[in-house]
Amino acid sequence: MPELPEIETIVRGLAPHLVGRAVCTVRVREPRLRERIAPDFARALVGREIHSLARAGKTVVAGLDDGLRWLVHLGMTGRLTLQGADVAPRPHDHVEIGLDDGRCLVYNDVRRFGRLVVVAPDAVAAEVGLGLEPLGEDARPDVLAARARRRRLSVKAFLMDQRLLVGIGNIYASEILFHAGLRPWRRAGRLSLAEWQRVVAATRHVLEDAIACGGSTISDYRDGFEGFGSYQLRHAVYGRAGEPCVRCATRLRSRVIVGRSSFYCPTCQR
DNA sequence: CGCACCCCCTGCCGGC
DNA sequence: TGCCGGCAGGGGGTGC
Repeated sequence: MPELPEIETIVRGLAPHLVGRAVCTVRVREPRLRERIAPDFARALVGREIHSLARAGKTVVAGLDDGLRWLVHLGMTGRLTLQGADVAPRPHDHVEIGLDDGRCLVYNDVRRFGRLVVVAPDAVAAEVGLGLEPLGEDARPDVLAARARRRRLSVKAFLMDQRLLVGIGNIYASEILFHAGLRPWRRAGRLSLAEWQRVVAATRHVLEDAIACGGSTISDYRDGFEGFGSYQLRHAVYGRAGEPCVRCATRLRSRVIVGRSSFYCPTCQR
């Protein structure tokens, strides 16, 4: 689910409400996530003030007043939402963080593929993925071309590899490659610089548009206040196999690439 | 190195 | 109606 635009939406929404707040209580109802929540997780958060809230790749990063970082990765179905005081727990509400204004930050996750951990600041990069931020200054066509040199992986696998770029997942990889006019299985190492320029332009365009729309709600995703995203209404190809291409009316197709469904227009993408 | 194939977990949908 | 297989935005490990 939550890729860069969804995490960015959550962080932008929650930051004004969380920064400056102190954590009063932590209740872990279900520690068995993809990685079990550490026994000292609650102790690491209680009494801490949240100094900052930011996104790194697909991870929410909260800076604490003792210098440590609280990382939240939402996996496929995670939700991080701010609730009023004393709301009844709902199914899959696994962690509740009580704040000093009486409100409660709730981590809900049907499939429990998420991850909650407190780490030292110098460990954040390795936890998040060492790739470039796709909206950052460093994500330039020549830099990506250099990273792809002599590599045989597909351009879609390249976009989704968090060691190369952080934040792009299965939905946005398909959308980006449609806007770049490239078939998803093209070998990354064989793209021209002009094609990398299209990839970078499409990446910025798609991610910024998606952020402006509050992300994509396919089924589970909600923002920090349980709101829906609307970028799914702008998806050109994702989930649209069999439908006509918005640009040329050719029937869109899907194909599995490195284990994930990919959607593309056989006419617009070459 | 790149990928196929496992795992983690729950829910939903379509076919029979 | 009910069961079963397949699939779903995440990532990690193994082995060819």
